[in-house]
Amino acid sequence: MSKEELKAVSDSKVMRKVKKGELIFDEGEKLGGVYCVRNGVSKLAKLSSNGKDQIVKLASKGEVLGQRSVVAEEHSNLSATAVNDMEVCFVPKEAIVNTLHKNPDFTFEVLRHMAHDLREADDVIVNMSQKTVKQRIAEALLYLKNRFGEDADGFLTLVLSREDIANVVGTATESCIRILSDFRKEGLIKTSGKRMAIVDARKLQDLVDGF
Amino acid sequence: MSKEELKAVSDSKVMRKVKKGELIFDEGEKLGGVYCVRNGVSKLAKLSSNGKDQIVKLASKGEVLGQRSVVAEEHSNLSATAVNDMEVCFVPKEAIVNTLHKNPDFTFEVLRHMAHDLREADDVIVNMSQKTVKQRIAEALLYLKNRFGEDADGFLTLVLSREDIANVVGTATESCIRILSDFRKEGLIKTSGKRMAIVDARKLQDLVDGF
DNA sequence: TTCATTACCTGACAGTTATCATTCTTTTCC
DNA sequence: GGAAAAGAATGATAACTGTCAGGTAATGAA
Repeated sequence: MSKEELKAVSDSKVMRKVKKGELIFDEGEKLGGVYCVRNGVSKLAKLSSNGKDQIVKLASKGEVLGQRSVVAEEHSNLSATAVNDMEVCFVPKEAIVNTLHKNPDFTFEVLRHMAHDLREADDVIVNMSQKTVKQRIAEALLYLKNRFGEDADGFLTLVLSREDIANVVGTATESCIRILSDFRKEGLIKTSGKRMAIVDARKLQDLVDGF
Repeated sequence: MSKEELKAVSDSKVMRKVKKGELIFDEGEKLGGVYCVRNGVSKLAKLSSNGKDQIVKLASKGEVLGQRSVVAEEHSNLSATAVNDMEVCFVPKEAIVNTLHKNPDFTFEVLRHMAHDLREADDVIVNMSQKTVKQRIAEALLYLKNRFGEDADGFLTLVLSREDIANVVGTATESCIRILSDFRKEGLIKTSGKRMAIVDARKLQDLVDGF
């Protein structure tokens, strides 16, 4: 993006603090722009007809929420909720669409990014439909470690409730808890309250791969 | 696209006939361009680590195969196979990338299209993880009817094997067959060889919605 | 046509997962 | 700190789904 474009976007953006558990936008809402994550993590979820939430994506610093809806000019198909305290900045869609039409290189970059997201979505579809709950939970734990890291004691930096994890892998909360307990008993993970640490990443990976 | 651009793309394209069951490109292949479907239907699938194929998308006339890989400059994450006899035309990636960089409006349109695909992918993820096999099969049947239509006798125009249907909804072939038999016994569908007709779309939809 | 192959179908069974009920623990907030 | 709320844990049970094993029907090639 050129200097002027950057300035235009920068001028039009608005900061907003979001507390843990608060909603940033809801499913079906017409978004007037996109939200860039400055700090914290947001879960993007979709309510299923059976009344359960399915978490489709976790977005952290540097990621953008709502660009799909803005680009496609559709109402949002997802809700965005803060997993912990967040700072987001709102950029009105006019600023975005303007730049998209004027700056082909920028558009191309956004396109590449979406192509990549689409590929990841394919992977998720295959995982959801072909892997067992146990495998999906093992994979989710490894994902949380790789994506968000762990603290000095080895505990996962991003703390999710058992219910959230269940909603990521698409299972009942009780099943999720049970499997995590099994993992703990088998020495694959350890827990302390809702904090969790991966003890044996190798065995978890073997599980995912079907061994 | 401008006249010159259209001409350039048109000049560089190559027609190719693909017989039923034939592979257009395989998972992991580096694609030198995209394929536009002129005729027939292709299934886009991904091999899971458990050895089963998951069909992620069905592409028909006017749709483009491989654009994600070309745009993202990644190897293909999917294989494309002809479901029936097809005609596709190949467009080298240079022609595409060139136009993408020169024509912002074209890029924007591609972007919108991908944003839409991404939204659909979210829906599929939710369906796969939250709905029962029976619901997913009912939904797939309604989808086949809406998307590809039915002939004079009410039979679905696109004929898929039970195995393909199972691979669309992510279940075992036997489970798929069993549920289709149930549907037949309950008068929701009728079958004639591998051809199928939807008799009671309403009840199928109720099933999908959880009634 | 006939054989061979593929697709379709069914039963029996085991394994997985959801649901409901209940208790215990942790976190939150005044 | 302590009450209330939220989250975690576990057992019992039923429903769902996959797997294996055995058939029959349909299709295609020689």
